[in-house]
Amino acid sequence: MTPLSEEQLEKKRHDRKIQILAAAIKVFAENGIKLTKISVIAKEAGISHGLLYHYFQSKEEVLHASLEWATAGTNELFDEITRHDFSALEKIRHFTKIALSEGNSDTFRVIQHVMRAKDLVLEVTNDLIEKQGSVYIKQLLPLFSQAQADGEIIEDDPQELLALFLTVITGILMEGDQEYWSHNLDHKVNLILRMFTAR
Amino acid sequence: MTPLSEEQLEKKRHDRKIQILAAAIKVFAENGIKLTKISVIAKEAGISHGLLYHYFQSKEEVLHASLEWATAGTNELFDEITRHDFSALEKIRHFTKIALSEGNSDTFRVIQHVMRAKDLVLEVTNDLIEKQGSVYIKQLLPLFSQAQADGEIIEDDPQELLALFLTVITGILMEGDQEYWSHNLDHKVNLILRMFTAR
Amino acid sequence: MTPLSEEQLEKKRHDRKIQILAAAIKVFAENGIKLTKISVIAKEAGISHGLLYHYFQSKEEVLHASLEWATAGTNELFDEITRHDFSALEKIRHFTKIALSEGNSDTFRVIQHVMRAKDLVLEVTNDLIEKQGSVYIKQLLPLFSQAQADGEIIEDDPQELLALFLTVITGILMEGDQEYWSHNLDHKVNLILRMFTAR
Amino acid sequence: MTPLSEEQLEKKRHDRKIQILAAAIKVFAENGIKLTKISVIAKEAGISHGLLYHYFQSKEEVLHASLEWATAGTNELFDEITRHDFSALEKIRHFTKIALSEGNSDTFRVIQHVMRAKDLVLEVTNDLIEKQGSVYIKQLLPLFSQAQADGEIIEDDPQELLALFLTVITGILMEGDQEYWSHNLDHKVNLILRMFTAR
DNA sequence: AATGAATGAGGTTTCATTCAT
DNA sequence: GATGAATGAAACCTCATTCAT
Repeated sequence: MTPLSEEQLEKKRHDRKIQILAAAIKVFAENGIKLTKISVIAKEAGISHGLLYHYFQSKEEVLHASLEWATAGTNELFDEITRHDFSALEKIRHFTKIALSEGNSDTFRVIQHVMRAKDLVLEVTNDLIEKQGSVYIKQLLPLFSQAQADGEIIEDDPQELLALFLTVITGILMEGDQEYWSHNLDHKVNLILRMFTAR
Repeated sequence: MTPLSEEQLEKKRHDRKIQILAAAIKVFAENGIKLTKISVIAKEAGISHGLLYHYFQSKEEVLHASLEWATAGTNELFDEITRHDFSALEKIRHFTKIALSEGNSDTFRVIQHVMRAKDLVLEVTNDLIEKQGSVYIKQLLPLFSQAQADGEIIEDDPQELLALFLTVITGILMEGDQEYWSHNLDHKVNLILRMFTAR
Repeated sequence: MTPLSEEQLEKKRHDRKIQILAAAIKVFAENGIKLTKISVIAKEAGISHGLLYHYFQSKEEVLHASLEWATAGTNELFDEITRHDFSALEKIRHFTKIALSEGNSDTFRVIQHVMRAKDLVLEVTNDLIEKQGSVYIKQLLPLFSQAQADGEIIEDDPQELLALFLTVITGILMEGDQEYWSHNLDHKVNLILRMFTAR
Repeated sequence: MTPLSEEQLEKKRHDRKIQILAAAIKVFAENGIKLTKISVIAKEAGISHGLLYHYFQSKEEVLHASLEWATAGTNELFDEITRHDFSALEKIRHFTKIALSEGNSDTFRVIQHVMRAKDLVLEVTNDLIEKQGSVYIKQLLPLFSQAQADGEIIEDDPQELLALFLTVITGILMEGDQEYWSHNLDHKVNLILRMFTAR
């Protein structure tokens, strides 16, 4: 039989890689970086650990690639948000809902894990995380300032407000009970935003 | 030298244990349960790892005992709070400040670590954590209800409000930048409480 | 395209095998048996490792076949030498030069590698090596004896002399700096032969 | 019971280290660097592999330390040789005998293995080897020059003669049949030296 | 009580070999 | 024939735990 065409092979490789990266983000989010066993990622992806090493050189590379892949997805989020014709506060609310809704939490959690174990992680991965963190700030800070100008959130150092906001979001995501949070989400988001919203 | 009396010996043994447990809580909080090495706890306590096994049977026992010891400390916190002649909201505010102020975070963090890795931990330790969690709820829920009755926090399912509150507190403590939080603490606590306070 | 005839197919198959065996000898010589990866042999031969297994059953078979092929080549060397109308010492000198000149060393080196790791190698391969060793002895020993009879090399147990000679040759070949040895080869050969030559 | 005194402990540690280093040199010499399993060194030393890692950080460190230890021994050899009131040729002969006699070969062989796999080895280890190589040259080259001046070895570039000499010695040592060589050693050494000796 | 030597189970990574295409 | 995806045994190294001193 003839071997697969170059194109078919490339697609298969690509699919497999995505499959591994998705499994990796999930498992890394659950167990942290160091405690995640390559064998568990492989099992989650439904392959042998040997095959995983066919696609990636090391655990560190799996981590880096999975974060690259996952953050790319996150960034689309902002594109979507800014496309809408919402007020600044509405955009913050929208971001909060999406961040807290099921399925989007793994990436945040892995980032959090990396930040707590910077020395166990490649330099490039730390850079990636830092860059990603600044994406959040760069995108959200103007929204906070604008919402203040609109009189929708309280007068205070917007950087401080944003820092508190991100800490709270991150804390909730780290907590892990996503099912609980996806329940009655609108209401919970409103409560969180009450931290900043003008009365 | 005269040998120590039975009583003195017992006291010395007890002090040693406390010394180890304090070291353990600190190191467990920093690194998580599984990633904490017995040797690091021993070093933090200023003893050899061999001696640690003289006082405790296993890492799991160290974890359990350190949590028992630390949560006992936490419980005194409530005694202190309820002694004051504060309003319910003031008591919540007081609790929040103490929880977030430097030095008190380790216990929360270890509890959080345990909850995220329940299967790596003894049944009794999980029970202890659960009981401790219910202590918070048992102590704080009446305060939330009372504050509602006082019209100081919003009308809403108090259980939900408490859950959100605890998640946010926990999230902040897990974030780890305690120095940042001890700065301008009153203001930050006010912002957090705005989630619930009536306007 | 017309399909290849049976005979052409056979030839093509044979050529492929030779191509693999030549690559194998080269790579085995360079890295030793165990450290040589099948994938590297395949790459050297310009094929995929999968195809290599189409022609040979296992790494051990590749080793065996490559040695069979290479030693057959070596044996032609003796035919050539004995055809010349040289004195015994001249024949020994000729053999030495050819053995040390670039390109002929790989076989010696692989043999040497096998002899140092007899237990990692098939019985039949060990037999092959042993037989090949005895070829050298069978061919060279008469030359040494004759050269003694001619008074060209010293009186001594010719077996001992031969053993020393082969050890020295092998040692030089294992050393690996073939470029150095191909330089001013005649002179170096003379020095080596001085071990035995009568004054 | 009281723990061992500092001094006793230090001695025990030192003895164990030597025991491991001796085992390591032997096993490295036999199997090469990469193929030597840490578990085999440990077994040869009569300990568990875990304990080996109690004394050394890594396989690379074992290799380095064992070479340091073994070459220190080799260097004493030259001290001993130069103390004698021998002629230059006699000193060369003495060196040759000692190098070829049983027990001294392992170090040479490990060095040889390292030189053939420079990229698998720490920079410092390569430096150590290089330095050791230059020790041989620095010590032996004057002896060759002197022996020429004495008319005991032939006129030729002494560097070339030394290179040939070292290659031959190394080759013999790599060959591995030390038992054979220790037999009738004087005679064999004489044959080897005939490569250079004036007639 | 006190130390640190000693053990071995378990996690990461490599590579010979098989198999689907 | 031809490719490279897929598997799993085996090797290095870490660390909880035990034990001799």
